[in-house]
Amino acid sequence: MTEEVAGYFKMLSEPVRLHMLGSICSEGAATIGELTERLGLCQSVVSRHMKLMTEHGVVCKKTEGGRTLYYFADDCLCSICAPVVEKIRARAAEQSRLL
Amino acid sequence: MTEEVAGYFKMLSEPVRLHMLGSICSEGAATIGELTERLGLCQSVVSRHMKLMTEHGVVCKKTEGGRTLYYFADDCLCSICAPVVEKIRARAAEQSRLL
DNA sequence: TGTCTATATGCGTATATTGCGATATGCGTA
DNA sequence: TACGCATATCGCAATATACGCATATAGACA
Repeated sequence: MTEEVAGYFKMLSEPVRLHMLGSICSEGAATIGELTERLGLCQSVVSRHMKLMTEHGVVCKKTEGGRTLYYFADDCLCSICAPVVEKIRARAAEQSRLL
Repeated sequence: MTEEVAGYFKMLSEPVRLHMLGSICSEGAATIGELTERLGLCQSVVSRHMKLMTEHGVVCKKTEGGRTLYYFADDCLCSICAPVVEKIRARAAEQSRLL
């Protein structure tokens, strides 16, 4: 089980992937092409990242009418990220308080 | 902020580190030497991993009487890991149901 | 069926990380 | 101060992963 948990966290450990998740979470589902534009990355890179995240179930893809849309698909992800953000903020505040 | 969040997840993305966390969480605080024995790793490796986790604030170290003890120091970590474990279990169950 | 567009994959390179052994550093104690 | 133990750091080889380019594949439509 430890391997799987570590794998899930590893999937979340890349800033680019977090940007992709944030994008489809806030701006809505998108195709590979749209994400490529939004993030200014190579298409192959986007495709590979989305594949990895699909395998982990944080996004899902649905093809309809020639467009393959990637959806945000992990509601619990917010409850995972929120405390992390909170913790980082708290530590940053603590750091600046000490200086 | 994305960088920091990704860094936090990267810190959690190594099975060995999760084992270390699990060890001091369930068996209590430990020294580098004790963790080295518990995990069957090289002392230098354990030291480096614990340093990284200390920097991220998930553990803290306290030296007293010649022993440097590492404590579990991130209560919110449980609320982060729990949904991940839950999700992986659910997906595994779903997988086996489909077969 | 053939073509066009969108997505996926193979490959090579650059970079980061892990684990180990050796060594340096820090801290009690004789 | 000198010694011994515990921890931290350095250097190296092996491995993993990201990126971009080129190419293969899949699906819609004429």
